[in-house]
Amino acid sequence: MGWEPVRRTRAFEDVIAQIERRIADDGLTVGDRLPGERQLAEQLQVSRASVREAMRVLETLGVISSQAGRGPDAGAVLTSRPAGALADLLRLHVGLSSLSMREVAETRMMIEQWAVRHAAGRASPAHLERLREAIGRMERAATPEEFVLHDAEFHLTVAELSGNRLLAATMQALRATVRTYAVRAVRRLGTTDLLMDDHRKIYEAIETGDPEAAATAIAGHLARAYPGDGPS
Amino acid sequence: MGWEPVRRTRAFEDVIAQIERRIADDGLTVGDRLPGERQLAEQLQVSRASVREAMRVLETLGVISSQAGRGPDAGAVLTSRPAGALADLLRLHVGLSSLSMREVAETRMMIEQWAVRHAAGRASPAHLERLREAIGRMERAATPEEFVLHDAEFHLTVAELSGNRLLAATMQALRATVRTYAVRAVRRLGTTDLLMDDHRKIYEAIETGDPEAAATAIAGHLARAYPGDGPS
DNA sequence: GGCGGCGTATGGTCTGACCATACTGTGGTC
DNA sequence: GACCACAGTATGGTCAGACCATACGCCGCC
Repeated sequence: MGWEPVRRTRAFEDVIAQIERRIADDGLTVGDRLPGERQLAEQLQVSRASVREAMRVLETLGVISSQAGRGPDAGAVLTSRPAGALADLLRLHVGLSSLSMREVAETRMMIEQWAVRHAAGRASPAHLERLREAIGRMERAATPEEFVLHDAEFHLTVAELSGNRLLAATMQALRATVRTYAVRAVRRLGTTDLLMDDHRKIYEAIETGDPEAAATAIAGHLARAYPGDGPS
Repeated sequence: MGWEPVRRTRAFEDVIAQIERRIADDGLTVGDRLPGERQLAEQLQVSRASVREAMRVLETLGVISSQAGRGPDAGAVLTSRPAGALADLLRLHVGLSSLSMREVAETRMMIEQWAVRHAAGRASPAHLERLREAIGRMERAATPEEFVLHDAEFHLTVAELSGNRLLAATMQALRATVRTYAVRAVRRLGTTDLLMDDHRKIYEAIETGDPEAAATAIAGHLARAYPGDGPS
């Protein structure tokens, strides 16, 4: 018979489903605690090992964070860290060559352009201040590593400014993935003067609220920082 | 002292790191098998439980796929299923309200526009055939569920056509996340005539290689299918 | 009132066992 | 010789129970 062999649901999958159901039904949100592993195991009639495997999955996906010991912060607490999960995913798939740096860089270009367009004219004084600080730190950076760190801070602030957390998290993960390439690129350039000019242009376009100028500036910036498409 | 408490590396994290190292050093790629859980446990001097937790993480990230039994396909095999991982991530974070449907829909709009621009003029005859088939199936669909299924097939083909696997996988995950909303939207519309007109316009723009017409058509299409930004 | 130490709840790890699954090789049968 | 049934076995899936490490809460002493 041509049936797809229906894989029986594994115990830990059931645990995940039950926890998901509780989140929906009981209206649990970020900051709330889940029952302890032993208690969950008893409630769901599975072994603690299965509960732990489910916890690993949820932790990997960035929705819980575990802490040993006692007190309000101990145990499994619901969190929201999608960026870490995305970064792990990208790193592993790039390592496996099932994603190329070209695709990662391309995606980054797309998101950065979109984000800067939506950030233009929307920045609060506090956000503008953060952008200026990042620029200042870049100017004072002594090493390529340091420069790239603050460069990432600048671009991440722009992404947050766009008002889309999914894109901001994705940006963060993409940045982390290309980090070593970025350091190498900066080192190859020798000077960061041109990059700093780009940043100032981007900042001005955001402050004055000119989406197209911002998009053009960031496109030039990324092309300058990553000429060609990079290796792999 | 203001030290960050350095959390000691957990055993399963070490296992993941070692497996990652093997992938890099030994040049393992999709399709290759990993040693069995018992063997890995002995090699890395950890318990099988820790190895299994690492396996769960890798499976969650879409990098391995486990199968019991014997033979070439048994055991943990390296795979590449980023879409499933992304879909799980989105579903959980939306459930936790740490991501909103607005952000998901917005991201989808961005990717679809980018993809259709890059797909225009690049489609092989086989791809065009797939698009036509999807359109045909949509026309013959008897229920909203069926329509949405083939609609997703159409849009996913466009995403694959763009030549960026990361974006294609993300699209697939985004589609899966909004699926129930899509079904509801189609049901509310009553007729799918307007949506089908959109699809034909998009197809033509891709075939004739007109990126801007394609982008405009898809923007209108998504706005029509998801008026407003949807709930939540 | 402050402070030190013990109790304890929590995650982290290990061991060893057993079950379910699916191939592999063996031996018998026609 | 070809085919087929069945035992063997390697693999993941699950369980039970133990012990360790950590960090807070509580209690009693000073």
